Amino acid sequence: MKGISIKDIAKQAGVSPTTVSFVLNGKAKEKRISEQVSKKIQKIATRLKYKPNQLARGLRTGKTKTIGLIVEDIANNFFATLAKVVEDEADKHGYKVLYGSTEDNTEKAKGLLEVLKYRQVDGYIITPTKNLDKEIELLQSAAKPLVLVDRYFPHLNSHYVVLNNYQGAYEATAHLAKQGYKKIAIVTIASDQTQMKERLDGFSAALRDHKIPFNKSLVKRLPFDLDRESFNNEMRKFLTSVKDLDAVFFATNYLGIAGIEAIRSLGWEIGKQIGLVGFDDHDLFRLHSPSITCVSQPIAAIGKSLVDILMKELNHSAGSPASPQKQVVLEPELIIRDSSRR
Amino acid sequence: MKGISIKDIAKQAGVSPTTVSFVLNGKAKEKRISEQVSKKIQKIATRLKYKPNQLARGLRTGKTKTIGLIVEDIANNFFATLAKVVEDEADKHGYKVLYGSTEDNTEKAKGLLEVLKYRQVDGYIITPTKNLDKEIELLQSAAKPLVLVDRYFPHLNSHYVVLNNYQGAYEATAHLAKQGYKKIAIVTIASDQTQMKERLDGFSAALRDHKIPFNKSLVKRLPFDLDRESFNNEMRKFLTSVKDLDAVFFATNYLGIAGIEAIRSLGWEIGKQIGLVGFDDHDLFRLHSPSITCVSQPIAAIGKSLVDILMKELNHSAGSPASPQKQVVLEPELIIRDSSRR
DNA sequence: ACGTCCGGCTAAATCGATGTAGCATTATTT
DNA sequence: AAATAATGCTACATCGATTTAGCCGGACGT
Repeated sequence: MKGISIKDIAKQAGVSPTTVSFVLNGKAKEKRISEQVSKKIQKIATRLKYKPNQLARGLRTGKTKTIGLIVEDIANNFFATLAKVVEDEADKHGYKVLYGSTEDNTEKAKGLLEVLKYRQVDGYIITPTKNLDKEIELLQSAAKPLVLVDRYFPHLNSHYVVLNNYQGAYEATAHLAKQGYKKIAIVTIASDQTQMKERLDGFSAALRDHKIPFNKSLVKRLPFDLDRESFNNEMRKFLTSVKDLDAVFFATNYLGIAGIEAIRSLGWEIGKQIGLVGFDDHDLFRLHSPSITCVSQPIAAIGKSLVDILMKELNHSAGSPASPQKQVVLEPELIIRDSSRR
Repeated sequence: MKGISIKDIAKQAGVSPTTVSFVLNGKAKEKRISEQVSKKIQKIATRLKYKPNQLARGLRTGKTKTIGLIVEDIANNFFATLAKVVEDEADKHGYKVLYGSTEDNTEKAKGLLEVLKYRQVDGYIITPTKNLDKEIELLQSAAKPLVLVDRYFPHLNSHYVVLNNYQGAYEATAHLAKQGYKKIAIVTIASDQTQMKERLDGFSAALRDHKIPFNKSLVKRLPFDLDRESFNNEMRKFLTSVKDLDAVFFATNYLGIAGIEAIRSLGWEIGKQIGLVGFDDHDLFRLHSPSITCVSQPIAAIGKSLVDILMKELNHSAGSPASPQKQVVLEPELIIRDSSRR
């Protein structure tokens, strides 16, 4: 059960391991190996179903054909779907994926990077947490291919693929305004990261453009790591504290879900007493009664773009003149449903 | 940026790499390395933040500290949540996880096993597809630690962790019967695998025990790989074809979701005109109006059990006398909600 | 006829960690 | 005092693939 090695092939073909290596790596021409020998080796390799030992190869070349995928929470629908796309796309290029969830916790994220580093992944797709910029820079200066996703660091010149969060939040809020809602709140995560900042900015810009007064009491920021119960309590406390509140924009999918729960436990009728828009599409939003309007992300496009960029980086990071960092911003789609229609 | 190697430590400590290796692997005593030297090496290792190169170690020892996780679909809530648990548990033992989705396609599964094999994962957690038994046996005879999950092969003596699917389906169906539903159908996946068979068996046993006639027209089996549209169409066709149908049991979470959609598109009132029970819990089931009764799986327990078994296997598969295969069957919980209450 | 070139291939070093076999040196036995 | 044992450490081969440097024999040039 030891697996076929290059030596076995060499022995059978009556040549040296070197020759076999050259042939199997497509360097036959370059290394002037005769057609005869070349074909013979190919044939034997296929017959024995030779698969190079990735560890040995990795040890020698420093390449493991593995990418590290760091998400916020693999159990979250958005990231799980993204992981699927990344898996599929990476597979097309012969790469496998090691994943890890940060729980939006910087220490956990650092730990993951540490582990992925000494596991020698070739490249990274990272959903960064707060203060992870130092580590990102370290990776960059070590010339490790890397793409950020979902959020980025404005002061850092890196590849990233994100949603136009500003636009998404703007459209969501503008839509609520156009529907005649007057007092619109936002529930978001207590985070200064770009995705949340932009969603907040989009929100307040839309209010401004629709001549709706904005003030801090309309903004609720909740910590990421609450359990369901606490989310529920906090939401209820907030929702009941805003006078004449008639609509809410939830800035992430899990906030939306918790929000729906909270609102219903208050006995408020969604879509009538209170308008509602969520973030990311979800079976629940589609099938809830009433159905929930949401800002939907093009997950497939995000995943493809991520892997594309990473592969390009991987395929010529060979001391080339630092290709320009790609900053991809994809457009959201506002899916209008009943929770926000008057 | 090359990373600290054992040689660097050796040089600094003025000893040989061998000694360093002994010390860092806790074999100082056994190999009679003096306290002095031992401590010195430890100190230097910590100072330099030495992390062993897993590739080199793996090449030498054959162990990669990586496990392969093969699921049906990482984007599915059940498997994504499972993946999270597995990630966390594996991490506690210093293992990382490589994942892959089969899409319930045997060829894809074989491909994944192939890749994981030559990536030399130390052990496998596998959601098997139809006809994957040959490959599983091959792995077993190669003494690769492996645990099946969600389903198993009855004729194969292997570790597995599954739900008591029979019980789950039985309780679900019995519950519907006790609520007074008379004509209960099941929608399941066209698969002969254990999980589906047992769900079907539990279903028909419950009907029998409640003196409800059972016949094939009450069973709809759909192929796994339909898209949403087709699921919807097929469901509608089926639901309208059964005369006097008053309740349906959906045997997987995605069937339940598609089923809810189909039923609503028919304009039927869930819980009134038609009773409904789903499989696996889901935000949608909890928050749907009416809320959806379901058979819930103890995902955390499943994941823990999987990793536990695998770790035990990994930690003394050293030529020991083939420990008995563990067959863990966990109990489901029927969460009764409004979709099935009369 | 002798040097040069080139086609065709291989020896050996290398990546980093492990582990067997064994070498000095000191301590103990008889 | 010679033989044996214990102590403390190291040389070297190994895992499998890659890659540099270079060997050997024949063709070619002058």
